[in-house]
Amino acid sequence: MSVTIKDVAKLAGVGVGTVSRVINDEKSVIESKRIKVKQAMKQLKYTPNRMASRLRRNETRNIALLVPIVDHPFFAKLAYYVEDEADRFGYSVILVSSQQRVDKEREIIERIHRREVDGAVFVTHYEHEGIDLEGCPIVSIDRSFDGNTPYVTSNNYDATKDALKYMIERGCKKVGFLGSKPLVKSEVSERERAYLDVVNEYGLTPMIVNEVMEHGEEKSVATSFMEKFGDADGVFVSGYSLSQVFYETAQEMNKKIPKDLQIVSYDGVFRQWHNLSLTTVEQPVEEMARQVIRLLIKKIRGEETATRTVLTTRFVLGKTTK
Amino acid sequence: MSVTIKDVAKLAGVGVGTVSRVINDEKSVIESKRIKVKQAMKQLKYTPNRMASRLRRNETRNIALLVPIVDHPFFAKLAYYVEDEADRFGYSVILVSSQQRVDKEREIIERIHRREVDGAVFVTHYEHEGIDLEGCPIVSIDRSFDGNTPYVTSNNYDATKDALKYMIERGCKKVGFLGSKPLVKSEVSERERAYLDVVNEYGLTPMIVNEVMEHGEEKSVATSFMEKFGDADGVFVSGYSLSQVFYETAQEMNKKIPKDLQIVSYDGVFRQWHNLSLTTVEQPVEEMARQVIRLLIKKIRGEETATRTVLTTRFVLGKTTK
DNA sequence: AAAAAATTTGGAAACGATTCCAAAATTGCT
DNA sequence: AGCAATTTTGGAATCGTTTCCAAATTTTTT
Repeated sequence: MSVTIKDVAKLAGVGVGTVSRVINDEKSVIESKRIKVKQAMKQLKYTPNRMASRLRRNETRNIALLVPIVDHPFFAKLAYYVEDEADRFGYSVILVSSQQRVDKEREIIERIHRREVDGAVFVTHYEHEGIDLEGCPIVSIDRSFDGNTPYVTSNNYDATKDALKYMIERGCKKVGFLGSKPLVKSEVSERERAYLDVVNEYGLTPMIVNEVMEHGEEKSVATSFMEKFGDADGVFVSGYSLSQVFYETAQEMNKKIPKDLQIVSYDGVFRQWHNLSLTTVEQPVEEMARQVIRLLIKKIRGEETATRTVLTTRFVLGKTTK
Repeated sequence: MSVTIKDVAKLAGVGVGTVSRVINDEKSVIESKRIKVKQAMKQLKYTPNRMASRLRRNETRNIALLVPIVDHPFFAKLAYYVEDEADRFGYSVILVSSQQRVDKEREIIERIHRREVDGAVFVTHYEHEGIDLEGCPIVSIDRSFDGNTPYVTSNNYDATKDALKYMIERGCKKVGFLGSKPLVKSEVSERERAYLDVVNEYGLTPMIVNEVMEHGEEKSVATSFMEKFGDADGVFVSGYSLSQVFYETAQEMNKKIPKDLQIVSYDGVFRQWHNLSLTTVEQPVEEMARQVIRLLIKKIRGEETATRTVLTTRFVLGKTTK
């Protein structure tokens, strides 16, 4: 049917081994034959069949990227850089949006076992009881699955603390914390811990709304915060959607921002995409993506890696603080 | 090394053919043997090697999605639904951001030839001279590459016309058109054509800025429009980034929107990504994604398809029109 | 010039599935 | 029961590479 390495070998008058060596740029082929082979390849319009080579080599050069949903500024940016970095190492990215489907993680593991992909980046926040990650090259963001999986995170604790102190310096007396509790053990929880420590340090009253939140519940969560703590003069909001919605909610309630109410968000702004100028702790998304891919490739190659890699955020002033 | 179909066959006391038939859920296996095989598979923790099956079957069940950049509301949404729909048909999506690299299209074609993917969705806007698409299952959005490639588009012409008429009904006397000219023949050009027809029909003076624009030049383009046509009382803006930037620019020039200046954008709003309430012609991104995948799968299967599929937009009122 | 060492080469075996064909087993029919 | 028709089965051949090994060739050394 299609042109194979054998046809090329025959036309070039060499053995299949030699053709294979030419394809893979091995040096041990004498120039004259190399030329003949290349000519034959061109003449026959030969293209090597990747599936065959992958089967033989037992590597796919594909990795899976599992995100909750790619249609979201943070994950889209992450996906973008993940693809870019993977490409530099010769890997392709298979994109999977887990959506609500908890079993997607398991499915990806399955794909690794089936040799569909060489490894995976997990950015989901679901439960994963009894998944056997043994021998599966997997890396993650913001959390380790089993204390063994390498992951990349940002300096959640310190950045939150600094942000809160900044607000207090700017005159906030009643600072609240609004977030959505991660379903799993994750470094995101460090933000609340930092808040509690600051509250303690400064002798403030804690005002926290931080429950498990479904996608789409932002409005009611934001509203519930305002109902409980309408007298707050500063709020630290964790997360992109939530900070946007909270900002709108506060405005609707006729709060003057930042006069009556200052807002700082964690990862709440992508200036490229909207014209809301929030003061924010910005995650180094690009660097996180690149690091996570480098870790994964090391894992795939069987090399040792650090378990926890912390990257530093950037504090960006917007118009929601004084 | 790893567990193969032979090991399963041996343990179950059957032939490899039978095991294969069990794996692929063929009916012609007697129940007693089916059970034995399944048991053996479980006992050996057997997982079929996808690469082997793909080589033999000569299909990868992978498709490539080529977008200019995934970190963009339109493409991210598209990618999301493309993945979702492909998944329903048992295909995985390999994500490729072409960025500025014009040769990415050629690279994807190459991947099809190498049997890395079964087909591809092209959403790029680059030139592609001399690419041989013969026998390559490819589909696209907003344009046909060679008059033969199936593509999905929205009703650019009619929607633009309707939008402009709406603006005129709402009192606009001086309506302008702001866009970025596509580098290639694309249905996006229908928007300008519609504008010209409306201008003609109502006897207005055309006010157009519609040149080829690099990514990042939005601000200068928007400014140049305002410099030339500062007296416009209505502008139709084509494209996501441009409409946002134009809105900001107009505001900075102290235009009262929509009092002094009404704005309607084509594909200008993604409420999930930002909080700007533009009146907009909204593309049916989800439906476009699903249709494009169905077309592609038909192509892969060798079935006949329509060349041009037109989907209808939705006119969404925001706060930038009276 | 012969022997030893190093390089290059051809081609069989392997990767692990699917598929085809002929043989075996089962079923149906008279 | 005997025969034909049908269903089920085992296993060799196949997909198109890469890799290994021994053989052939070239280069170096003596």
